[in-house]
Amino acid sequence: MKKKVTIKQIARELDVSVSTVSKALRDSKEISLDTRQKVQAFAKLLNYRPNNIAISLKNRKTKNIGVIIPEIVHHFFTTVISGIEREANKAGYNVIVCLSDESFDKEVINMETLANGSIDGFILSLSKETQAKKDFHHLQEAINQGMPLVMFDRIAEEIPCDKVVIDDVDGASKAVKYMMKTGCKRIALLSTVDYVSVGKLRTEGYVRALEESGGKVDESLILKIEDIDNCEKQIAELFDRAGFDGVFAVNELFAVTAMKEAQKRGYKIPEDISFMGFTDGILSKYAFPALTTVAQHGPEMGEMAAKMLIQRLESDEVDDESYVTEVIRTSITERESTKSN
Amino acid sequence: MKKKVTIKQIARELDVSVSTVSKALRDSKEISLDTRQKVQAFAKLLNYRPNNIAISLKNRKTKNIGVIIPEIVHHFFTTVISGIEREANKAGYNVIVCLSDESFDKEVINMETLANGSIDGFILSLSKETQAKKDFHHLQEAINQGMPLVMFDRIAEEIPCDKVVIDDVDGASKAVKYMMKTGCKRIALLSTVDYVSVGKLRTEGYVRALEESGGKVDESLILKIEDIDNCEKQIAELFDRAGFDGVFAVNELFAVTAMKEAQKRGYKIPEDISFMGFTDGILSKYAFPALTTVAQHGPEMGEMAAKMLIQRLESDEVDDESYVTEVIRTSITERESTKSN
DNA sequence: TTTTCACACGAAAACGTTGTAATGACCACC
DNA sequence: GGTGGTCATTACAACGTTTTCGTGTGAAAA
Repeated sequence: MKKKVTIKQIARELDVSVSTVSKALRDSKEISLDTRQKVQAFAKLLNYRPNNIAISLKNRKTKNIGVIIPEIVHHFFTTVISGIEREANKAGYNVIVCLSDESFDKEVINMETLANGSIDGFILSLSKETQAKKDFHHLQEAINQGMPLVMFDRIAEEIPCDKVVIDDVDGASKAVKYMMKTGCKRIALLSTVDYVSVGKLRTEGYVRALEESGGKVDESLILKIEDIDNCEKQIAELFDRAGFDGVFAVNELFAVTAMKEAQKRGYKIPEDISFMGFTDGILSKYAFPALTTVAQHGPEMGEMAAKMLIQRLESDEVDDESYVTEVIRTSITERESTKSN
Repeated sequence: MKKKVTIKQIARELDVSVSTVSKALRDSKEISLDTRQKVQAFAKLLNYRPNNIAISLKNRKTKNIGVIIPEIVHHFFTTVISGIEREANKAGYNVIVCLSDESFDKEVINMETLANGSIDGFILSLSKETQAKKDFHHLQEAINQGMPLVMFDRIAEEIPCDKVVIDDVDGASKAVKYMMKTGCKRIALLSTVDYVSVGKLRTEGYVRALEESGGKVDESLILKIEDIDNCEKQIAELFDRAGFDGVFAVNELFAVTAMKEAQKRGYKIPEDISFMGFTDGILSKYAFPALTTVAQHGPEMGEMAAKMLIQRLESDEVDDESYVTEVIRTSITERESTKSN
């Protein structure tokens, strides 16, 4: 087990100074061509690789980006991460992923450990608990310390930083209108409790679509699901109590679960009931029938977030406070759970 | 934007030396109780946080673990990551995730960038390309440099390092036997091409189960799918050409796709045909009907891998070469796509 | 009074780099 | 024979810590 080779070793063996080696390796013309070649050859021979940590310490940059998400076992977030990764790697950055597990405390702890030198900037999506608590001091603190921050998807309006979101209201509204166009008259909504920002916004979109097309909102068709793991029961109850010919769900899980319930009850999809979900994930794609959804374009979102962060990191430190919020467009992925129009 | 506060600043303001501050902060009894309290109070006031990079450089430990996986948009890997995360955080480590995108080159590059000081050890699962190429020099090199390495799931037998796998052969064999017990007589196999190690092993399990129960393998019932994105067509062809009353797939995607095909053709599940998959992911859980699968216990795998790595990292550097391979047990998750027995 | 010792603290080196300023050698010019 | 100017190289400080090894002070022991 040969130990890592350092500049110092090369210097000693070649009988020159550390500075000479350092400069030779970076091809500084301060060093004679002769020495440069000699050093480089020797470095290559020893398989020298500069120590990232030392470099980080030296120029106070780590070339690491910290990403904090609530849950990795969640297809949408992984698509965002893969977008971040791609963009970050392109610019020579590594991605450090931390999970908040939807917990406020873990979110704070993760931020604190990362902020102390490990990374140059943050990309994050809020945990449910943080959204419910509305306590954002940790974000503000990071910003105060001059640590750039980009929020995505689950954001906090009140924090001054770059953001990238999708237009949830518009996406949901488009979806509901789409369903109406295919002939749906009574569309049920499967949403989450209101403190989940995206749930709230998508509900808003549902309401808006109905109102804009002259319909009115029937509260009995709206189901707000608290416990995502036990949504079956609540959904079954909705089937018991209300009649509808369309279901719009704010995520794919609810949509698929509802489809299963419908099939168990003998409904034909989409003839009897149409279904649409939000988030174009694997579930939607492989459900039976395949689910028509609002695609969120996670990878693009990740790329965008990474791009914004990196730009700020590399923009000569002039911290102009002109924060922007980018909106990623949604699109409808038509599949088999809705009627063709 | 207040800049990060350092020990040096505290020292200057309190008019003591850096050493004193450092010691006081770590509660060294070399320093008088009085000074200790004064320093600590002041540090707290300024919200001092030690700089991780400097500490890393000093003691040549980063407290970071590098994880390289082929694809993050793959449920199994994310469950493993969440297991790694949990275990790593418990021990005060951060997780740096890199994606190889199933590419050999990206795998090598990722390893190289991480190895130069960013992390203390690796956890990785091979990319398909690496498996096909059988070129493992980058792994060997990491090991030679004294960088501990734990491989999981897609491993290379010939590399001397700790490994954690599931018993694919046994899992597949158990699954097939389970199906036979529920009455299946002719079980088709949906597998991948052979260079994907797990596909090969699971195929082996399928064959073994058949042989052990006195049956013989009908090659026409075995489908090896190359292109995962276009599996529908190949699967449809299998339906055209062969008759069977059970389908065992080496992953959940193939299983679900096959179920859809069966339903389109009017077969009842599980009455006419039973289905089983491998990997207990969301697809299986929310498919209709819900898919009976072999659960791989990704989180446990991740925890195990992290535990092994951390143990090696913290075991006083005595590099005893006694590498172990841990086998995570599989279990069958019974759901609706198979008959009850 | 001198020696010894505990005590509280500080100076400096080290981790591996990079960049600035300094050094020395050599040559040319007046 | 100075003065100036290249040129190649090196010393050193710095990044923020930790840690080893002093060092000076005062009090107890001789």
